[in-house]
Order: sequence, then structure tokens, then C-alpha cells
Amino acid sequence: MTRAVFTREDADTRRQALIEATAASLAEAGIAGTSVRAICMRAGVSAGLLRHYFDGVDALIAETYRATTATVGEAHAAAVAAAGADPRARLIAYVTASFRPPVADPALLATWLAFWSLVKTDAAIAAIHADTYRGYRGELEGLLSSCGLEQAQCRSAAIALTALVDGLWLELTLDPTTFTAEQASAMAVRWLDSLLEGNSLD
Amino acid sequence: MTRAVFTREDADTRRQALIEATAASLAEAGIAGTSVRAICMRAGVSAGLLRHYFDGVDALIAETYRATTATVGEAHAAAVAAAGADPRARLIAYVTASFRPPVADPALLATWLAFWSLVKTDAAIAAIHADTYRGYRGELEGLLSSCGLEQAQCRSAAIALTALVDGLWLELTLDPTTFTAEQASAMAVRWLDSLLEGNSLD
DNA sequence: CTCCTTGTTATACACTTGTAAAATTAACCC
DNA sequence: GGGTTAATTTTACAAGTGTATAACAAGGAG
Repeated sequence: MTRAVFTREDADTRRQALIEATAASLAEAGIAGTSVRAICMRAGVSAGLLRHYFDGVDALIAETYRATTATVGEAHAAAVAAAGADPRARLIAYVTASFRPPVADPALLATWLAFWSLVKTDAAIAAIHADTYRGYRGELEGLLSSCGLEQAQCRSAAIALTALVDGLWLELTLDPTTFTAEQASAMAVRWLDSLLEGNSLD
Repeated sequence: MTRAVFTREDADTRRQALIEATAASLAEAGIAGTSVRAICMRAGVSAGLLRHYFDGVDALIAETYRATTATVGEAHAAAVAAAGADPRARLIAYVTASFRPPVADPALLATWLAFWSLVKTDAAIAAIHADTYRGYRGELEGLLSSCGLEQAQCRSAAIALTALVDGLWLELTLDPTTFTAEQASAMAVRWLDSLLEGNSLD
């Protein structure tokens, strides 16, 4: 009975490997198929190591949620930054990025659904969710405000736009046969234009 | 060791009791907490009975999905029917019903999320989902057409409206502190009005 | 080269999982 | 009443669950 050989890794490396394995497992097998052993096997690590880096499997899942939302936020931010200075172009870039990889990814959908399903039962997940969506809406409010939308309407518009994009993203990634990413972008942009109509930049 | 007393029930009664118990369990404990024993205890029945009426726990969950989507469809249909003959009122009734019980119910959210998370891995669930959403969009297309919207735009508008309503419903039931049901209705109605603008009934 | 720290594995444990098969008994027919 | 049927419960089982703990060994310090 020979023991498995192993290498000692940096703490951050191991933590990130476990987080990535958790996301991959949630994406591929759902929350039901994501166990301590499944995660650790995917990370190439024995099951016992999980508790050495996290308080438990629930804590690891919460941490994975935090990391995933951060990745999505960065993808959006990068798209906006690449769009240049024109406010409308920046807003459109933000929306369009939601329907392209890495955001519109079936793996991300599965991961996201797993998190949503924990919001009511897991207080830590609920807190992360509230924070994350507050951040998303805040960013959109800023973009809308830059487009000349009245300040009083920005909050409500950000909520509605978030909802529209979320709904399109959801159906697009759940069942890509109904409509395409391009159609989704076009619908969101049309909504945006009718919203900004009559609210010029000065 | 005395056996539990029991009464023989009609097959439909037992099936519906198990379906309702499944929905309740999904709502309260999530997919992870919904086991054969949890479902059957909730239905007041021993665990072995599940297999007597369903092919297994997965089949029962699929059946619960079918029943749940039917309930939501009926709630929408009832709201539309109660709205009278005016096309715009009917459309608004459809949308508003999405943000009120029994549609905007945290229990329903949990059930729905559990089903969505099975769409990619379970072919039966995927088929039910595709059918259901085709039906929802078809109904909306009819309502939009009655409002005088050009036929060519109806399909795209139905997709976008479904997405907006889904997104608002999702966030409203996930975290009711961000905005109210009335605000959600108002946002959807505003979108509708700007869409129908210039498309009178002639 | 040896010691020591600690990252890592292996094992054990009590519990839950879904399902199969047998044992029971309620309800209906005669 | 007795007999029959099948709905229901009970038990059993192999596999999987999360986690605690002990055993090990990798890699640096001296």
C-alpha cells in the first residue's frame, strides 16, 4: 500500500485550484453532484485537504460565488473600457458583453443557478448576492447617468435593464435555439434607445 | 413493534400529494434537501411508496415541473380573462400577474431554480422547458398582436418582454428588498407603452 | 545529513442516499 | 364471515455524504 506522491503548493494556488474545481463541478454536475470528494478529485487533491483551506464545503461554495461574480464583473468592466469614451457605446458594450463569452457560457449558467438556489437557505450566499447585484446596478446607473438620463430615473432604469439583460442571458444560455446572442443584443439596444430618447447629453 | 396504520388512497390523490410535497420540499430545503425520505415524510407516506407511483425521484421531479408550469400558466390565463376585453388591459394583467402570488412566491422560485438547473443534464426536463416557454411566448405574441403591434415585431417583442418579466420576477423573489411588486409592474408597463407607441389599434 | 514543521494523504465514523424485495394489512368482493 | 388483491409499510443493502483524526512525507533550516 504505497501512498500517493504529492507536492506542497502555495496556499493561494491551492485555494484557487479548489475554487476552480468547485465552479467546474457545479457547471458539469450541478449542486447535487458537487461533493467534497468530487471537488477534490477534480482539483487533484485528497478529500481531506478541503477542510485545511476552508471551513467546509459550504464556505468553499460561497467563496466560489464571490470569485465567479468578480470574474463576470471584470469581463463587463473590460468591455466598457475597450469601448472608448462615448457614453452610449460604453453602455452598449456593457450590455453586449452579457451575451458573449465568458458571461454567456453554459458552465456559468449552471454555476449561477446553483448559487441562486442557495440564496434563501444560506445567509452567506444571500449577503454576497445582495452585494453583487447592488454593485452591478450601481455601475449601470453610472453608465446611464453619463448618457444624460435624468438622475431620478437612473435607479429604476438600472433595475429594469439589469432584469432585461438577466432574462435574455438566462433564456439564451438555457436554450440557445430560441434566439441568438446578436438578437439579444439588438433587443437590449432597442430598449436602451427608446429609454434614452429625448434625454440628450445636455 | 406495531406497524403504522394507513388508509388506501386513490392513485390520483397519492400522486398529487407526492407532487405537492416535492414542490414544498424544493421550496423550503432546495434541491439538496429534497430526498425521497423528505418528500414522503412531507406527504405523510412511507419512503417505499414513491417507487410505486413514479419511476424514481427524478421522474417525480419532472412531473412536479410539469404541474408547476401548468399552475403558473393558469394563473396568467385567469388574470387575462379577468381583465376584460381591452387588449392593453389584458396585456398589463398578464404582466402584473407575474409579480403577485401565486407566481411571485419564494416557494415557486426555489422550485423553478431546481428545474432550470436540471435542464442541461436531464433531457425530459429540457423538453418540458422548451415546450413551456414556447407556450408562454406564443400567448404573449397573441396579446401583443391584439394591441396592434406589427406582426413582424411580435415575436421579438414577446421574447424581450418575457425576458424582462423573468428578470424582474427573479430578482423580486430572490431579494424583495430591492424593489416592490408595484415597481416591477410599473417598469414593465412603461416598457410596454414605449413599445406600443405609434402602433394604435387603428 | 538530520531534524522539524506542516502541507497532504489515508482512514474511520456516523449518517444519508435511492432503490429493491419482502412482509403486512386495508378494503373490496362474494 | 372468509378470501383475494394490491396498496402500503418495513427492512435491508450498497453506495455516497461531510468531517475529524491519525499517519505520513516533502521541503526547508540548521
